[in-house]
Amino acid sequence: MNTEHRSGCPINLSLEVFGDRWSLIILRDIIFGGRRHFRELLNGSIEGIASNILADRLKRLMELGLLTKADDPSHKQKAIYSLTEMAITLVPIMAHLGAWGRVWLPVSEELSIRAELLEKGGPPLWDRFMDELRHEHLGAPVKTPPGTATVRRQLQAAYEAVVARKPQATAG
Amino acid sequence: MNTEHRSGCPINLSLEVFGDRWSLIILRDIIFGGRRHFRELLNGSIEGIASNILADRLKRLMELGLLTKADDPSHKQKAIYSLTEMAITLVPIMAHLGAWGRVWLPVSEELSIRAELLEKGGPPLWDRFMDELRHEHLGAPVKTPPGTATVRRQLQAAYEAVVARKPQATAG
DNA sequence: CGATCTGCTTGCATGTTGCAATCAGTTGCA
DNA sequence: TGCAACTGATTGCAACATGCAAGCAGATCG
Repeated sequence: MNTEHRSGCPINLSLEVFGDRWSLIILRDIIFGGRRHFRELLNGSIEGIASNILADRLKRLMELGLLTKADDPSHKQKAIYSLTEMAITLVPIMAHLGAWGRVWLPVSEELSIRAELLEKGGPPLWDRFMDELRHEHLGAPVKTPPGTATVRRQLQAAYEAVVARKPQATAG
Repeated sequence: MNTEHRSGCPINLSLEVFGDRWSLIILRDIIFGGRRHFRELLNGSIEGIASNILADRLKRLMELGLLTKADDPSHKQKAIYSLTEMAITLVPIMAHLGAWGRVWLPVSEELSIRAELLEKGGPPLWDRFMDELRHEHLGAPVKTPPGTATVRRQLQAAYEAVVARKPQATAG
């Protein structure tokens, strides 16, 4: 690990953590895609990350304290990656990044529906989502009332609804 | 300009814009430092950007629509860089990045006071600041009542106060 | 026992970065 | 007029990062 810093500016230090083309993408897939294994991250990546880059970034993110790694009891060679609180608190930043991208960049409809819902839900939704992640990744007790649809499932359902609607829109 | 995108995901597209180690640093210096010229950005950079990288990033940010360039009437070879609305709307993201960095990373006190104030001020302060930037960079009319201290000046004053206090703290 | 899956590494070609030096044109001053 | 300082860049070069394809050893399944 390189422990030298260019400056003590918070924006700079944040950029030193995820100011590259892959780190946030990996965290995004873990946070919103629910991926926990190396292969899931590798094969599920729509951006097509290379395996050596993925391995390098996972290692880096662990060293930086954003991820932890544990054995998967179902398979002795499988590893489960978990978010730390440090990574979970990136949810608002992800939401803002998504909102900004939706306004200014050529986003695709199906991939931006999640960002749209996250933006509309605002901080209350982000908090709910972060609590879910804490439960999932840190084993924290669930705070949401039982039976409530999880935020990730809501986002996923909305995504699938857009995908399902797409061919109809083309046909009609 | 590379117009190929890895995916239409808003987070990914945002990362393609400023997912590198310098673009946001440059925008930060323009937004919070009020720097408008090449030399100001080059010599004022605490992170020590190289001139070729600066030239490259300024060009890139212009092509991406985050900056515009105009002649400085006082000097035929001087250029003035201005933020576009696209760049001004990054203020909330900067604020969140700063807030996150302040919590999790080894920030220095004097360089994080701005982030602290920005966080405490919340969206209302960000909006005021963005209006100031619109006035400064886009020639928009000022919305704040006359006589109000500008947000940038407030942040700058707070920074200088911390710097001035520092030697005392060491001595006493 | 062999096919497949696991996380991860290696080799290699290419692209990006950072540093120092340098560029030509502009300006201010003597 | 002469000349140093300053303007926004550009160049050469070494180091580093990236992406792709192939390969690794151990675990699991049938």
